[in-house]
Amino acid sequence: MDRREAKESLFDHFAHVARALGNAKRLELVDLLAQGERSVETLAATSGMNLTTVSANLQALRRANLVATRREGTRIFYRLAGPHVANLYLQLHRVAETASPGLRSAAEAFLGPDDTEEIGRDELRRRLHDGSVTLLDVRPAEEYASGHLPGAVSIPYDQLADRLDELPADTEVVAYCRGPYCVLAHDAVRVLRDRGRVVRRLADGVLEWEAARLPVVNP
Amino acid sequence: MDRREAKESLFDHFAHVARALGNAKRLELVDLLAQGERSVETLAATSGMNLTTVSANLQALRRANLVATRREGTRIFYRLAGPHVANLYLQLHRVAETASPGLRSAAEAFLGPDDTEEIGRDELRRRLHDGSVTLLDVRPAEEYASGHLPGAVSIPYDQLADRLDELPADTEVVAYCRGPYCVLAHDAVRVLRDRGRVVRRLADGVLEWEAARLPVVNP
DNA sequence: TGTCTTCTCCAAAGATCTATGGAATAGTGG
DNA sequence: CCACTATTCCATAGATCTTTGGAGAAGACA
Repeated sequence: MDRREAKESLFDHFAHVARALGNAKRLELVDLLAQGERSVETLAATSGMNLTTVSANLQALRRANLVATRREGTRIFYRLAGPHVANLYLQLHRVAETASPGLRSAAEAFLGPDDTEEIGRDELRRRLHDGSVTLLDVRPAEEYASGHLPGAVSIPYDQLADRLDELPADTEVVAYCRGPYCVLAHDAVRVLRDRGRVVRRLADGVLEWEAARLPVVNP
Repeated sequence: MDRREAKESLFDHFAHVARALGNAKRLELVDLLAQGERSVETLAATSGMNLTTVSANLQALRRANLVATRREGTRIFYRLAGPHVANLYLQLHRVAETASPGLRSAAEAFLGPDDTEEIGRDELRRRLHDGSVTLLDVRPAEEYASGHLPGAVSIPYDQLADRLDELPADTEVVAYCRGPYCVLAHDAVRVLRDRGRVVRRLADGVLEWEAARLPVVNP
């Protein structure tokens, strides 16, 4: 093997990793798995994809060693292979944010109008510290269980309307979910605002919070 | 457009960026561009690819906004669109290093036997500080010019054998090049060692050094 | 304007990827 | 061992990507 071929083969290893992330459905799976391990069926249900398609794409991720599996009886749980994979995924977001002009409008089409006020990490931490804010995690309960921000209470989005009374009426609420491209917090803010609450949306999800080296409960 | 479609279209934006990096030849181009801007012809010459192939792949990178161009007369210079692209590339390396079992052997096939002793950032900085080491940049002169480590002298690899006398014979030499997957420093260490010099190879290239927030000259 | 240089566009053949229905497999519990 | 569940494997048609030769375009310069 000459050097030219050897170089190509070396770069091919890097390319394979990138290519494994070069597909919208697989990225959607990575996005979900970044919140904790999931079975194939659960992934199909939450993502809305065909089961066989989910399985095929998980195989592709596994061939690239980006996910690992654990068997429990007849069910197989997938998870990200490590924190570096989540970091790569976040860095991909950052690049796309500056490189992809249509991203903003695609995000708006998915998340709804950009009418929910954001709050940043630092302000949130100050406000949490002096107790003037209630932090609300609107992801499904399992995701909360597998890691959440310190001080957050869990009310999954689909129960939010029924459990409003668990949120103190006189303090501001800050909602968060999987990250800046997750609908849940956007929707939650709209629901709460319509009920007259003072509410903002945290710009981060757990992943971004962790990447900023801030503490996470039960990771 | 329903939410499912909107979500797919959102994730497609991320996927397009990943896909642009999902090809060995394009990664090779990114690798070169990470060292400074280059014309299409130069890229073809240094990478050994067909000119048309280089152009086509540069177009692909440009469609994804990962590179930017500048025209100078009849020549067009390409460069990375920003530091976040280099960071993504580095993070891709990190993931591949743990996810790709064959990477190590592919690297060895390209770089030669793993017989050159490495030195880390921290030790190098100490040794530079007390002046007990000569730092040698063996990349082409233009790359040195567009950014190099503080205190480094430039002797491009292809001139090394003829310019040995520029290196003090009695101090240890530390050679570096584009990064851990670049041949130049590996080859340079072998050349110098064969001439009886005490020489090690810096594990980093300029990119990694910069990513660690260490100062770079003329960036 | 004509010619030279440098690069991009076009076309096409070959390779690879993608989604999905249906069959096969592995574990579980009667 | 049989039925059942969760997942993977297989086959395939359609889509997308890749490389490269040859033609075209844009600037430089006489």
